[in-house]
Amino acid sequence: MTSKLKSIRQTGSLVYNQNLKITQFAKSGRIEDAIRVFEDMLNRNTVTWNSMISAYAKNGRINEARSLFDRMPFKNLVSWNSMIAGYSHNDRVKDAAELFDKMPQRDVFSWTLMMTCYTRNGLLEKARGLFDQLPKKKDPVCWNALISGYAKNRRFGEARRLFDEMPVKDLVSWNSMLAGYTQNGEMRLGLEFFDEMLVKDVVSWNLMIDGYVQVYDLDSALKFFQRVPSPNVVSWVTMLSAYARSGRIVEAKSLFNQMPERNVVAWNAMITGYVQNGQIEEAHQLFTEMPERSSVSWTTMINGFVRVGKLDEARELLEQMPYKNVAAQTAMIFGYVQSMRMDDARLVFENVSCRDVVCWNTMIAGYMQCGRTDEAMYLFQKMPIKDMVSWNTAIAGYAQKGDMNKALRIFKQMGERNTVSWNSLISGYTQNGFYVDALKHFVLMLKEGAKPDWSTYACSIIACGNLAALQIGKQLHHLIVKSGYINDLFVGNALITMYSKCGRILQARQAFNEMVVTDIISWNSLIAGYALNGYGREAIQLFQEMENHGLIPDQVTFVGVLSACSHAGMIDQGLKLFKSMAEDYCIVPIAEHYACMVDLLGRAGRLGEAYSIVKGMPIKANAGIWGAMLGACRIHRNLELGKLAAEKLFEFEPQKASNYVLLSNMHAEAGRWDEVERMRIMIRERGGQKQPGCSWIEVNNQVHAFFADDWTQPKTAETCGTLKSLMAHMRNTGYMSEINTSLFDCG
DNA sequence: ATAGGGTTAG
Repeated sequence: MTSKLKSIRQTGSLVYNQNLKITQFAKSGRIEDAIRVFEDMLNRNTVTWNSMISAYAKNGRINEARSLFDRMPFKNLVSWNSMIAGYSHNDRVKDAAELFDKMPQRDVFSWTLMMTCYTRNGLLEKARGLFDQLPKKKDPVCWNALISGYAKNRRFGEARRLFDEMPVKDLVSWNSMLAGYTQNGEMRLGLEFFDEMLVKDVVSWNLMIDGYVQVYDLDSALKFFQRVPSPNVVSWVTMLSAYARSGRIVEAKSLFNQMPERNVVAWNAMITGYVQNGQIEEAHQLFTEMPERSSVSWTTMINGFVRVGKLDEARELLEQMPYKNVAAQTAMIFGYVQSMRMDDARLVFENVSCRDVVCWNTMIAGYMQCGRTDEAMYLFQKMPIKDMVSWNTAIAGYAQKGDMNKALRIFKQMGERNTVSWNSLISGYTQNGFYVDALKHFVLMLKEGAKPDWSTYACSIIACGNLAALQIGKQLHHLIVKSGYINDLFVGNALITMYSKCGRILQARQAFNEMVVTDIISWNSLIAGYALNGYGREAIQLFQEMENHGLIPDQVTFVGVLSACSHAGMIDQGLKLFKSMAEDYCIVPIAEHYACMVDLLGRAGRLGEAYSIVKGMPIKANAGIWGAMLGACRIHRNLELGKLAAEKLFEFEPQKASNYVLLSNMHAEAGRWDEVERMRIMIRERGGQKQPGCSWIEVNNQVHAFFADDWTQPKTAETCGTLKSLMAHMRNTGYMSEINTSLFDCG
């Protein structure tokens, strides 16, 4: 009898100790250790199950927590509260609220938990609603939860009113108010409140230190740190990591050495400091020395190796890591992704037992970056939970594949959109040549109240350039100035190209001159602009100016200057530059350069020389080169060479009717009507489509696109009417001045 | 013992 009692007592104390272990492991992030203890237990009580639920939830594994909750043999009030707390920690407001509504009975814990869940997610009115429903409000924790909620969300007035109303304030009430000020960077208010406090503890002091750190006032932070009556580990770590983060690694290390006691967080903070300072050796040294490592230590170290590109070292650590978590595995995947090592990334990814949304997104972005869009989209379809990043990546993915219909479908499917979503769609349209759609969605974006950023503006400006839509481009330019993105490099470069393509080289030059920073793309864009508009001499002059600025011309620069020479008929200059490009600048000519040369010589009637360049090139000729050849042959009526160029061109672009038409015209000019007939048959056989001429017009703030020979397009009577009166006007004046295509209400 | 309010590390 005694022994039986003893054994029961022993079993009880074993369970007790094991329960404690679960909680402690969970607290230091060692969830796998906690799981092992739980699974090895022969006897479990309700506390065991509750502890394990909490353990899972605190480590982000909320679904496993829920599964345990559903499976446990007997639930008590704490089980329900633990599960709600779990949802709260993982910001799953809906699930928390559902449980809160369903639970058989509630205590003050349940109410407070639910309130905190709401305030953490900014739902202060809901939290307030619960607080007002509470039967008795004596519990200070409940008051503090709401005060803290208001304060953290910068609603200082409501927080203060509640604080003043509170019958019996405790130190946490004061610190909750204080935290509101310090965590929001309101250090003047914070200091005022701090001075009001009659009783302070180390948390109050730590809040002040951290507050100054957040506003980058390290001197004041240090002053407060030195005045703390009895600093604890948190005080030390706050100061230490502040120094470490701002690159003052010597001071950080000095604090680390002076600390009376170091916990794992202190070690981790110091390692992080070294990692962020690029001192990977020192970080690794500390990692080796530290007495106990948490999952954060491992993750930080792996991240550190990844950051300096030491992927093998990172991988070795990951293999050594006793219980691998998603964060560490994702860091590793990210490293491989950055180095385009997708197969290695995949291998790690396959081994992640509990993939989170970031992990999936990293893989998807990696496949996209490598152009493996199908694999990226397969993963997107397969992933269980998608966030905004996933959706935006998918839009970009389909856009990259050129499937704008699917991109648009994904865009419409998503519940919430941000600027990146719009940008992915608009840049997709631009990159795939659907410029009108790009602009249409830019307008939609404004209508829906989304805020364009530099990328939106750059893409839309590029679309305007390709449409030669000068008026819309100008209005966008105004918007850009107003928005402040005018100083952005990409936007500036886009403006140069837009004005160039619209034939406004002076405005392109002005946009260039007004840029705060320029890069080689700015110079290349302007040179290409001069070339496009026939200003050969100016393009060459700019080329020299660019060199004087210390910039080294690249392949694109030479495409610009060579085409400038050909457009301006500067043959000798062009030949000289082409020679110099290879000899002085060590640039291997690409197809575009050869096309320029063929064009240059061909226009000048030096068809033989042009053809020998084509024959002599080490690379295979493309459509651009044969197109230049054919164009030159047409001008100089060289039917022999023209036929050869055209035949080659038909192989590249069998559908393009204009090539057939060109050759057909040449035959016609030579009186070869049999050949003309043959061309006509070829066009019909190959299903060649004439690229329809397209333009657009603005009527009543709407852009209408219309196509040559297609009078089904303009739907409204107004459009037809407007077009008819325009044509009448054109006939009367002999030419058409710019149509004002005002799209936007600029105010 | 396991669940609620104020401070530190990836």
